Amino acid sequence: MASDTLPAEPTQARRFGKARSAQSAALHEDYVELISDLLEAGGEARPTDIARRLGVSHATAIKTIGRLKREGLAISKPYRGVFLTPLGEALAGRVRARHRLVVAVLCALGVPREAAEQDAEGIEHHVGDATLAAFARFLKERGGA
Amino acid sequence: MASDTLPAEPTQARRFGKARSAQSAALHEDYVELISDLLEAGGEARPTDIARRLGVSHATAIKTIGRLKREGLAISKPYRGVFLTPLGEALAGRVRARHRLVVAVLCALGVPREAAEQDAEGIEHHVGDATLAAFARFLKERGGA
DNA sequence: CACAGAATGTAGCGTTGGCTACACTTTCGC
DNA sequence: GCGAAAGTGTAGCCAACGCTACATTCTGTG
Repeated sequence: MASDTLPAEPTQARRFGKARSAQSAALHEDYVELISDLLEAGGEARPTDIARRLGVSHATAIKTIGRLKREGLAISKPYRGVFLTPLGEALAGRVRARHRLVVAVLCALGVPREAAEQDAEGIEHHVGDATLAAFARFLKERGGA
Repeated sequence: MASDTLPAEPTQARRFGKARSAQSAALHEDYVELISDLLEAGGEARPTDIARRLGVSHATAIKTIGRLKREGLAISKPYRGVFLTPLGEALAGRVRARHRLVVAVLCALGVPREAAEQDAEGIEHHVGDATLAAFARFLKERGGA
């Protein structure tokens, strides 16, 4: 049998399905985190800044911001910058903490700084609660020892 | 300054850009790996099996297989199953090795088996060469010690 | 204050990756 | 060897996320 390499169908399908939905949430997480950073750093988050930082056109950024608003994560009035709802702030906090943890773990494993930052950008969106907890434990033990 | 939390614009844009393209390649990697597994396990990879395992409709699978063919990763004749080109085989090998390494590292960090398998499904696509090398080193040292 | 230039917003297009519905082969049982 | 079931393929739809091009609003300077 190939059970060792091939998980049962339903299990595998569930895994892929979860990975897919995580991916769809990833972009919104990035936006929310960046908006939060910009607000903290300069008091305002303007679409053009967001677009520049993400490396997309301002039109793309505006369209995505519209989706964030639709999901209750952000608010904005025309020509007045973007702000986060409490929901958005909460998400931003979680995302930022997770990002830092992932980078820290990668560095602890011996990944060079820049590579860690780069890969964390993609990895963080797929780190579930159990994995996150294990990461935290690992760092604590290792740091404490 | 907020340099500690906010990387310079071009750097950040480059990171996000890379993460975005990695994401677009991810699906193809999953398909190629699965096709390789199915071929090995049963000698054939049929669209319906692929669709079931990925948790998508057969129509979606067929459309994506078409893209794989366009990219020179797979070949297929109508009603005759899907096969990999040498290019596809090579990719499948790399992807499989990377997947196993990621799962092993997660487990070594104390992540429960099922969570490790689940998260690895998403994480693996964002693990670059430098990170991969660090993972291998980490496992070797840890295993050897 | 007017107007040029920057920022913002809108419209329209393309690709990807989902889906359902329908048509066509293949295969298998009788 | 025929017909039903299963598998395969096609068509058409939708939403997300990119883009460029154009319209609008804001802002700051002369």
